Amino acid sequence: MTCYYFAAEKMNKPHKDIDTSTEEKIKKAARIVFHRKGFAGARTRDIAEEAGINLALLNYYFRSKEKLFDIIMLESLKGFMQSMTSVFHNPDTTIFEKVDVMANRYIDLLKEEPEIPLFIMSEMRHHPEKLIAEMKPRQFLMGSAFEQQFKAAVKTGEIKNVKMIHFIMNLLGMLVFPFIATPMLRSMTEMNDESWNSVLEERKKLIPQWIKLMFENH
Amino acid sequence: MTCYYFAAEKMNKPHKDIDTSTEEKIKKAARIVFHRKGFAGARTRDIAEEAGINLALLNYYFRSKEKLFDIIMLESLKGFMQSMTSVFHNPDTTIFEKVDVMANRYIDLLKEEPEIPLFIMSEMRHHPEKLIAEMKPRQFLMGSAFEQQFKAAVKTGEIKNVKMIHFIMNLLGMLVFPFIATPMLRSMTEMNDESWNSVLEERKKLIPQWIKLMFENH
DNA sequence: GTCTATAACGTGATAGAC
DNA sequence: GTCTATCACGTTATAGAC
Repeated sequence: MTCYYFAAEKMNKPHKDIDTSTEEKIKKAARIVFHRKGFAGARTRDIAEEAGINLALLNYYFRSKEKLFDIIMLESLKGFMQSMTSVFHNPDTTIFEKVDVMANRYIDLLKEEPEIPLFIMSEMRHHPEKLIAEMKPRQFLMGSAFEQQFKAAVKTGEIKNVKMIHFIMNLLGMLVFPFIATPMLRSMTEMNDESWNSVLEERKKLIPQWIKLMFENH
Repeated sequence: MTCYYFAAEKMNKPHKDIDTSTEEKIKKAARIVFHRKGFAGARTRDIAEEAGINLALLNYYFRSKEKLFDIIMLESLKGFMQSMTSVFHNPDTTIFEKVDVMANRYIDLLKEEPEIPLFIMSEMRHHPEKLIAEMKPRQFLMGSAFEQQFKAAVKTGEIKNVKMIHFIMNLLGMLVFPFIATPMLRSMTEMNDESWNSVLEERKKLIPQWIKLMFENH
């Protein structure tokens, strides 16, 4: 525990080794393998190999496969829910501006890590008790700026009188489904990487337009 | 191989034991366990227990876990794709009638077996080589009545000039996503069984309306 | 901290009695 | 056809040298 360590922490600028430290290498490898194969399908040997280290080191740093998994899952969940929550709780944007931000931010996020939604949905199905508590989904909507705006807009007739959950289902469904059904959808139309990418880019603009058409009163 | 057996077959009315035969009991149990836990997470012991039989019998009837899985997966895939394919290849319905049939048929189907979509998507991610060939997704759209109708309708301006894949993504996304994200969605709004069910029923009518709003030119 | 070797355990599959 | 008992193997986890 040297002076340098503290200095780095205070400056909020961890010493450069942090990106290449063994611990970080293992976490990075674990993310890849767990996302691809799920908890049950992943082997600690795969993770060790992916990280370029020995199997024993994995247990040295994280004690068990499950503990390592919990860490990866928590981070993935945070990445997936966090931006969503912050958008929905922002009182300074309108409903449709929120949709616009969501579409752009999420499609970019999921282009980086396309396996995240299916990973989360799968694992949530397989161990619900563990994850439902973790992600606190109630806080996501209940009492949010979005909820208030939605109720108000229904009252004024600005948007149609439909349950809020339909709005969420449609928005998330259109946003996330392509990343869940990728192999099916891509092979249905034999898209190469380029056209798949351009379809995703188009959806950034189209989804907000579609949501307006579905829910706005005119 | 008795006379009765043939008689039953000819009458297309298999003798009553077929529902309760050991083989069928195992398949039924395997469906439940594989759908819930996936291939990697399911244990043959779980399946045997669920079926109320001994582990050895499972191998006696199906030789291996993988062979049993292949049978279950093929049937699930067939159930999931078959109705979709038949709707999309029917030349006697309009585009929007197809959507209507899809919404009603699929929501009913998935209310019966809600785990199917996530099961298929998960396993397709984990062993793509095996499943892509099986489901022949190209035949689903390419050369279908739907494809021809869609192209024609874009030409006449009846529907907007958008790529067909967006239509499919939105329809399937809105239809299937609620069954993929069930635990998240339900806990977000604390829905009980009754209100969850009524939301699904509402969507049978709403999804066709939304699709029209999104894609029809007016 | 990192490795090799090995223990401890869980799981798929089979042998063999009935 | 169905069972109990057991094998064979793969995987997680640990001991112990360096």
